[in-house]
Amino acid sequence: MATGRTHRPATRSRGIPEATVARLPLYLRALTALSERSVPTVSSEELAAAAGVNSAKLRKDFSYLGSYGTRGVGYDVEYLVYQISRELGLTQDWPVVIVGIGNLGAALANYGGFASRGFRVAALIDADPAMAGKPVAGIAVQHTDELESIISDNGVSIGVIATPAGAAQQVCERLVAAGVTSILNFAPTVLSVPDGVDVRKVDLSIELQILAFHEQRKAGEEAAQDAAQAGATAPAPARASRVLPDAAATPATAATGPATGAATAPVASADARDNQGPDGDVPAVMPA
Amino acid sequence: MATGRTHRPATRSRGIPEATVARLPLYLRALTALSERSVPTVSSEELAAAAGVNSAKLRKDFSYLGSYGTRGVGYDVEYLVYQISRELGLTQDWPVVIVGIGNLGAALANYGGFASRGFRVAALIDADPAMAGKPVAGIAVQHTDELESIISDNGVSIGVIATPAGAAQQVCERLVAAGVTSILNFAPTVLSVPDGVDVRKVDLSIELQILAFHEQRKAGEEAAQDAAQAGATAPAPARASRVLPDAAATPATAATGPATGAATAPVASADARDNQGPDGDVPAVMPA
DNA sequence: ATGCCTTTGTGAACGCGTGCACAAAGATGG
DNA sequence: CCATCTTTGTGCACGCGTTCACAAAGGCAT
Repeated sequence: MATGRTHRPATRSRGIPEATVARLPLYLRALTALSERSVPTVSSEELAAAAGVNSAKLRKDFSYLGSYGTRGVGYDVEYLVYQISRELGLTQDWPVVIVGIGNLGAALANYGGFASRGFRVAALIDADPAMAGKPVAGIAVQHTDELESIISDNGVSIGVIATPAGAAQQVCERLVAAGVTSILNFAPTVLSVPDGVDVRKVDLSIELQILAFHEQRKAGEEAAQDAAQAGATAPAPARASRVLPDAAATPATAATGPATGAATAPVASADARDNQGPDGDVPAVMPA
Repeated sequence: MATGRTHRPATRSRGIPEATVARLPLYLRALTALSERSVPTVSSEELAAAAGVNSAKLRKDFSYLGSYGTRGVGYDVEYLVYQISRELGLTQDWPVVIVGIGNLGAALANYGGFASRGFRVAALIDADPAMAGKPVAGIAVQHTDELESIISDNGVSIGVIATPAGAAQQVCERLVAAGVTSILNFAPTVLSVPDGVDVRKVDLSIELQILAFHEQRKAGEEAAQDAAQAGATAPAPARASRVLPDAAATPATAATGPATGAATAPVASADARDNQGPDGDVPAVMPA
């Protein structure tokens, strides 16, 4: 899952809880698959299994939309597909611009999921003049200078930012000023936007770090368990390879006085991070 | 944000709430930026602003890690960077494999954020024999046949799935069988995994659909407001361009009897979706 | 040394989301 | 037409996460 949720915190939009909204696309996907297999009806139990959620939760979610089921039978697949699509606004055609056509931007432009559900890539925009005119995914890349006119000419309200972190906030401001009110941000930065603008964030690095946390915890428990069992089975070495020297769990220098700022921190690969702008930028060059 | 959270629901891992864990990478990024600017200390207020969260929340988050602040002063940047890194398991080196080297997989392989924080791309794996040996991001792509040996030889515990939806579950099972216990899934499918395996999902399509929902709601409110103001200002046409005929809000055919399965559903671009497997698959070809 | 001022750490209240469990509703078979 | 069986829709309780508000803690100036 992406890490989004830079949302209006409380405001329950039109009575439908945010958590439910986030699951509707999941249901829609499962329903679409059923529809393609010409399945006429589906029970909450079956659909919940397909979507990977609890059936009670699914029924409650649907109850926010209305009473669309038939007791003793289940839900009509086609009808539900329509209702959810309408609720999500997918019966409209949403023009989308992608800003930053590096590796990721190009991949997004080619992503089938965009076009498949009412989303249409209206334009690809990049700051590099050398990119201008180049076709990516069948669409000619346009220069950032034309951003404002592209937005207003096409009535774009959804923008995707796939630029390096450093450029994201500026691009964001231009998008918002031009009329964009929803932004999907792939750059590893916190965007600040005025009220009324929705931002969702997808951050690969954060997802990996969360996984690493759980992985470490699992390794720790495993080790504790192994220790408790006094090596009945093979020692099962912790899976992570290079473990740091674990220099004094508490760097005394930094603990008390404000560190002079130099690299006293024993963080892994702190050096490798330095020569690349703040954090993991999206490289702008395509691979071989 | 990605849509993940296919997690152990309750189990508060080592006392640290899941929500807090998800924010730690955010704090870490902000702290790293401060560290590079040689800022010695930072208050919860400042850091919270940089991370885009409430300062009380930040303090409570940190309180789960321990008492690392100094009252009246704030937090020592270097020290906190180290503590969070350690808590997240980033003082270790995590070898990662990426399966599915299409557009997205290649973009991920080139993604700077991977290497920057203890994550090392150990191998790129693709099912297409024609890809085998080709260098992507400086690493030669290997064939799926070698998946198991790659995992065990490198002690890989984290896998990234960037395959088309159809192949994802199978790849997932092979990864898990080979010893992977954490998976970052970019394929638009619900993966089923045994207990003890963590899955996080990143789904671009879902993020867009959530944005579309809010966008539609905003447009609706705006329209209602305009109607209330009786067109004092310019009519401000709803931003979405092509609006469907809105055929009878209730497709009567499907409402009562189980539809015959054929396309009665007035869903936008239902046709465009058909010739591409269930939902938005990740195209396997690179762009021009 | 003493008092003031800043900032942390946390107790407590609140609200949202989840899951249980069951009554109501409707289909289905006799 | 009635009985039975399936499945929905939801009232209720519980737990997690968020936020407020404040007391304790420490630096700093005098």
